[in-house]
Amino acid sequence: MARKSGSVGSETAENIRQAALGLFAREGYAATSMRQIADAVGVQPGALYNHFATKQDLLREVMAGHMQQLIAAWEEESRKFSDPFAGLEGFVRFHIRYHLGRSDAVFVSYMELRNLEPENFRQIEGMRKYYEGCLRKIVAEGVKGGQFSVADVPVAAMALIAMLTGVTAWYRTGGRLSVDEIENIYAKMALRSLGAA
Amino acid sequence: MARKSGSVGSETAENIRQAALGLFAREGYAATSMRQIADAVGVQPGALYNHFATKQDLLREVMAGHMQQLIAAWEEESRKFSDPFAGLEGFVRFHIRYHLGRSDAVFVSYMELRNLEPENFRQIEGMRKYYEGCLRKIVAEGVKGGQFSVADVPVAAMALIAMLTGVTAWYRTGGRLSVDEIENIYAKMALRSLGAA
DNA sequence: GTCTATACTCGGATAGAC
DNA sequence: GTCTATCCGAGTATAGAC
Repeated sequence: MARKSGSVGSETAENIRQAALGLFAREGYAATSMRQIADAVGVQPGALYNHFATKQDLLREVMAGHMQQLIAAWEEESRKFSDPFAGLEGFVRFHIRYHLGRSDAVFVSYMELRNLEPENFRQIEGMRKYYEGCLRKIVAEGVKGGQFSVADVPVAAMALIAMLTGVTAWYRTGGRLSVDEIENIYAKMALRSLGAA
Repeated sequence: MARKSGSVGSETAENIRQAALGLFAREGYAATSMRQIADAVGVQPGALYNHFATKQDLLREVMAGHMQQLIAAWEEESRKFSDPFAGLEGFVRFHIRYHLGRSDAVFVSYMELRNLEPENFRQIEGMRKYYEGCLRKIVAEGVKGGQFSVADVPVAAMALIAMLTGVTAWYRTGGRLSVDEIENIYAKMALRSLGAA
């Protein structure tokens, strides 16, 4: 479940990805050294280059892998919903649940966009926009069908995504609220904000 | 308006702050070098240390200055509003307008929290929480007075702040919508999300 | 207060033995 | 594929002249 179909399966490569993801999330890409990553994996720094040509490639792979999995997971999940009302609630719940389960990848994919070289940025940004478009489509259909009422569909979609993704900034495992309760709160706020509840 | 009251006024110091702010926003703190900052200001790298003891001090000052000004601006603005309904709409409009006018400072203050050394982090995080508390108080009062209905006041406040701050991620000067139109959209969504419209 | 020059450390990446 | 060893550029910060 962890890698895009064409690439080779190497346990060390996957360990490197995991270590890099954790360090990028905690320290930031620019502040993380290849030596730190090697230490975390338990290999010598030079060994990393048997699996990734550059540090930038490592970042790109980590981010692209996350976006691919996110999109694939939503494409799967979205088939459960037919009307915009259920679709929106489904999206909210999916987004929160999925993101809370992978806070490192989410955080890195958001914070490290500016550390991507131009070509890599376009690739990742395209995936991010595609995902955003999934929500925008739901909102647009709801507006067309009269279930929702918003002044501006693209802005509403961006506002909602920002609100939902914000959960990752404060959620802590074992906190006051369960994921399910959090989903409920956000689902209600999201639907209301579109004039649908 | 730019500096805390006790400190000395030096044009070069202010130029350094401005250059650092721009570079931290564009490249990130860790990816920005003192040499770059010096280049941008038009002085030699060593000269920076006549004004700031370390790079970390520069970050702390930039972030603390922004938070201080943000809080002071809201304390001033908030006196205009008496009831929770007007207060919430006022907060939304203020937050968006203020943030869109200082996107660099906002971006840095959000993204570079993890690059603050522990003591500096506590200082800045305290100010951020104080500001968040301003919104939470408005929501709480509205719930108490029956103007709003939310399942969880702290979560609602955090969700709203995330939604509002998200504007900075997509807004571009001269875009399709004016700041005023954007304020209108978000104000309506925010009020609705609390069951108040 | 700024300059030139530099100390010292650490960064990404590579070479070649095993 | 991993190791040891290293190249070389760039990083923060300092010293001392002006």
